[in-house]
Amino acid sequence: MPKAPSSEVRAPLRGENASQTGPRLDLFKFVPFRLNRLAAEVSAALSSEYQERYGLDIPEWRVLATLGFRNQACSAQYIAHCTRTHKSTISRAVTALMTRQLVERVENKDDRREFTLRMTRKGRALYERLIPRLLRKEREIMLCLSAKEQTDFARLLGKIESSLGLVRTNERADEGECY
Amino acid sequence: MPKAPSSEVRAPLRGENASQTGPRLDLFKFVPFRLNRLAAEVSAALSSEYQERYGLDIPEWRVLATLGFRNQACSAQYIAHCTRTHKSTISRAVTALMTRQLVERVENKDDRREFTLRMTRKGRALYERLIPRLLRKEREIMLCLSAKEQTDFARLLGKIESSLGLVRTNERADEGECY
DNA sequence: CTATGATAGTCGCATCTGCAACTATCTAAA
DNA sequence: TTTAGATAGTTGCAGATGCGACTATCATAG
Repeated sequence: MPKAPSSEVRAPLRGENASQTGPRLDLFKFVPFRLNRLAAEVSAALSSEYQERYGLDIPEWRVLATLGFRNQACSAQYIAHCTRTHKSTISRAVTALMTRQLVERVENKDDRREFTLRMTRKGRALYERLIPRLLRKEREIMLCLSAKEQTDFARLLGKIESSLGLVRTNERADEGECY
Repeated sequence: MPKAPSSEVRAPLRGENASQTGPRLDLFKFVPFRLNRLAAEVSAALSSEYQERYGLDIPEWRVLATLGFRNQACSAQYIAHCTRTHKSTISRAVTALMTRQLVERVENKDDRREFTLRMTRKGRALYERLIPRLLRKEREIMLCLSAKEQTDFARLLGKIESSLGLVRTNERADEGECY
């Protein structure tokens, strides 16, 4: 039976409030809290790149990242699914990106409900400049781990993601399915 | 469900878009994105406990968790520091908790700017009921990892937290410093 | 063909939360 | 003592975002 890495009892119990009987929860050892805090901190560290420098917020960056990596046009709905972002958030991000002429869209003749999104040349240029900076930032953050620890960490993250149903189930990443 | 791209409709990708030369960034392998997504998913999984069942939001839960674990009265500022939550957010959470009579505060005679916060008996009762549920949820989520993997994961998280300055630097947890 | 239901995308609304200004209070230095 | 600066906490405001309603379109069953 795997032991949960939490709720160690080492808190001060001095004072009059000794009525505590049940299990304790140390926020600093509670994985959900730690993940929230860490994600927020890492995002803040990256925002200097995509936000301050290029005026992108997180949803906008996710749209560009999806279009850029797949190197292929796709719909807003697809981006929403892949990035687990609400479709209204993606819709607003796309609107903003179109206003800045970083992304363009064309009607899909086969299904006139949806639009096919593509980066413009200008968007592609911004993307190409941004990516190295973000990858460098990520490397800097992960530098506190050894190479083996980094792969271990990625593997453990993957296992948790899988068990929560967060990842695509197959490896046909060049096809449409993302999960 | 993204459809197979109909190549006749939109511009060819390999031909024109082959201008891609720089490094690619796979969002699904990008740690900052993965942390964000995972944290959001884990929070959503827990919210059924503290939100739906007890009507607490995350900041309120953090206030209770801090008061409950330390089992000792402390100021709002202290909670804000410890949980890395903005003081205005904590202020509103405390107001809500006082309205529900889950928390009370008394003036600090030594420093009349700050208030000393304490859980009420009612707040303590809610806390004691909530904690086991949250710990169980955490265990469920981490159950996809073996015991060793769980401790490894916690250790790696800790290393990243340390390098980002997210953890308290000493172990005088019974004193005021939390990081 | 028509009707029913599903899906893509947009938008209004409500909520949340960070920022910054503000009050009150404490500290320290002139 | 007086004054300037720092700190605890509150609140107005604005930006971000999830939810749900809405339109338009597609798919399928009858």
